[in-house]
Amino acid sequence: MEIADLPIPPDLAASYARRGITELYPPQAACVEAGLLLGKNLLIAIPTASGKTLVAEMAMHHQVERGGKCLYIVPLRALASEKFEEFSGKGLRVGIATGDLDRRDDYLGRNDIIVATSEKVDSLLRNRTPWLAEITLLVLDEVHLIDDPSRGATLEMVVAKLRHKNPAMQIIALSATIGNPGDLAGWLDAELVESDWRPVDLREGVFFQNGIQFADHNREVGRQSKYEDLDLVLDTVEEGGQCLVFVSSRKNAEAFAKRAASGLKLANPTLAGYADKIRSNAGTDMGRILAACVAQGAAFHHAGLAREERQIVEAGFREGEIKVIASTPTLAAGLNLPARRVIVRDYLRFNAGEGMVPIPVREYRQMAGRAGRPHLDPYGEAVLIAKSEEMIGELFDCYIDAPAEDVRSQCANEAVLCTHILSLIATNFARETGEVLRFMDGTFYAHCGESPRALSRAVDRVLEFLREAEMITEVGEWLEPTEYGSLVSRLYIDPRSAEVIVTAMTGRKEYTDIGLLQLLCSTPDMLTLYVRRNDMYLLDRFLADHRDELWMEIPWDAGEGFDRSLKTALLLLDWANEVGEETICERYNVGPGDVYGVVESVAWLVHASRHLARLFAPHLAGPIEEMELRTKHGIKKELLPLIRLRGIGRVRARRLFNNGLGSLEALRAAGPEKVGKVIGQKIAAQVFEQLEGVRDEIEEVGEEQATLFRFG
DNA sequence: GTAACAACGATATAGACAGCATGTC
DNA sequence: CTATATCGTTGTTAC
Repeated sequence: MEIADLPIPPDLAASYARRGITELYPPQAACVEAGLLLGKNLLIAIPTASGKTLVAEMAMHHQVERGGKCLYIVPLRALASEKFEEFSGKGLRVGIATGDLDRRDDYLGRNDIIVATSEKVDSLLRNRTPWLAEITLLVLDEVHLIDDPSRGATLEMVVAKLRHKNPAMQIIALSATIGNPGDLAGWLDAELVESDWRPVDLREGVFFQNGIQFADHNREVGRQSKYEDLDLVLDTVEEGGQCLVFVSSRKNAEAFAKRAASGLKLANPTLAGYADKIRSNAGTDMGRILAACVAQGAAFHHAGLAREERQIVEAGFREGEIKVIASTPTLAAGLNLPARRVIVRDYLRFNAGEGMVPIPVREYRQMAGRAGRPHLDPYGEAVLIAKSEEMIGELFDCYIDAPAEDVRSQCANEAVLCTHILSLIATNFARETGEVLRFMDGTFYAHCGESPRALSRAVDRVLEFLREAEMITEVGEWLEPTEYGSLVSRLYIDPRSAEVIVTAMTGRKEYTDIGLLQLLCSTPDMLTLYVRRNDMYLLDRFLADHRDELWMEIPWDAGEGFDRSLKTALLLLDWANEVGEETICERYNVGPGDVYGVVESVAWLVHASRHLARLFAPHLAGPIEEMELRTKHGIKKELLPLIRLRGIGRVRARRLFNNGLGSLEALRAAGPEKVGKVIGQKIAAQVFEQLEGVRDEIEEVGEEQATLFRFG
């Protein structure tokens, strides 16, 4: 099928032509035949890299040409910015809405295409964003994630809410290969387009001893080291390709990268450049190891990396300079980063409570699908490693030839249902129990006919919890949100978290930093760190001296959960006391990426608890607000006045303070020149410009107060 | 007596969304 | 309870 013959805007066709795309891939053509450009709903279950994005893009341009508006939902922030870049500059107004970066919400509605994470859309719905009612095309990327135990229900509820609002809206769902695409398609009233066609040939095989067995042929792999996995990498690199190696833990990723580095022993100025950049930014051990590996053409990739380190590794691999990345599943689901050979080395992964469990087939597919770069590699290879002869057949059966798992709704899970039911009531999607249940009829859960009684029992229990917590009230048969309930819904925190926080705040405890932090770290919304045996000493020592500073009673059977919350809280306390990043990473055995992760996570919860404090414990609002700024910036109390200035972060604020310039008055008294000596003339000038403004503000406030006083 | 190394046992284990209002060195 | 790689300790050998 020729692109020129399609009813899409000429500008778009021209931009494809410039990129050398003149004809559709077979699965793309199948989408058009199934009614893509006729407004039909589609579920497109085709492999990664076979052109799903292009399909969605054509439909979006087609809709906008007819005056429509499109919402493109993705599961990850990184994916949101990737898609945003991709859709921008093709004639349409594109907006992006994620937690980090968003255009003003009302302004967002002026775009033709809005890219957002599912949680952000949920939050926009809760805040009654008007333009959501104007959506005529909804694109769901990676829709199979509806199966995710913790986040899947959000996507499901968002889809149900949007369909409820805009019944005529077209839906295009993009999915990996799944076991029951028919069920999903049925739910969405969509035509199913299924295919396993790929632009690059994919060969899947199992390595054993000295060769890879594929379905129809074998391939020798020269043995040159005592490590099988390393030989597999060297084999591809010698041939001019790159490798992605998926392993089960961060340690494994780092260890493999080290091994690969000493096996490759590459060296060139570009690699040295990457290495220098990493080394100059990172003070941590991990960063130094990464730099050393990158210098020799290998790298590792996991969530402990700082953002910049990730970017360098990804860019270096895309440029073809870095030959191998050893990665945890970070790279499997996220970015588009293909390589000629993908090695799935660890197909068992540690799972809390279960020990080592085999990864799902779908995840294997996702990793294997990264093999083969379109237009660059002659073919792609996905390789599993067998430890014994018997394993060869087993791996073929369990992964290569195995059908993908079914996706199942996660809606009946009480823990996640809690937050969604509250939001239904808070936003008037449902005003009585019957309406809640009727709304749930529109979910994937109900469509699959999974036990309706289990769902209604779960709903009852959730409603009871919400009533008891006084987040909703029941007047006759009517359900209404209380001020508390609607606040919790808008703050976008789990009602169970809110209960934990409010209960502790109203317990008349004296404010302590660690009390607040540990409390927040024990809520289900908080991302907490693993506790190793080594950490226990640190925790015990803290408890010995500061036990009474905690707000929470230490449960007599304090288990892993408590330890994790305390460890995370201690890290955050260090952070807010300006302990250096390197010290923190060493002390808690984490990477810089983890530090930013927990800081971001807690900053959000501190913000939420400040709002809760205003409602339930006003005397705590002040100290919590201070803590909000301190966690956000990583500063001690004494820098609070300075941090409010634009252009002043934790480093400059500390410099000023140490030079005796700890307050706005001190800055004013010192004058621009003296301040300039500490933080540079240019920034100093900026600061003084603001100081004028601040003075005006203070005077204004003063007048207002004076006025009030007069009337009082 | 000491260095190098094998054998063994203890140890530890992936990822990541949201609020809000603007800007680090 | 499940698996695997790493790392520290102890035990062994070679000079």
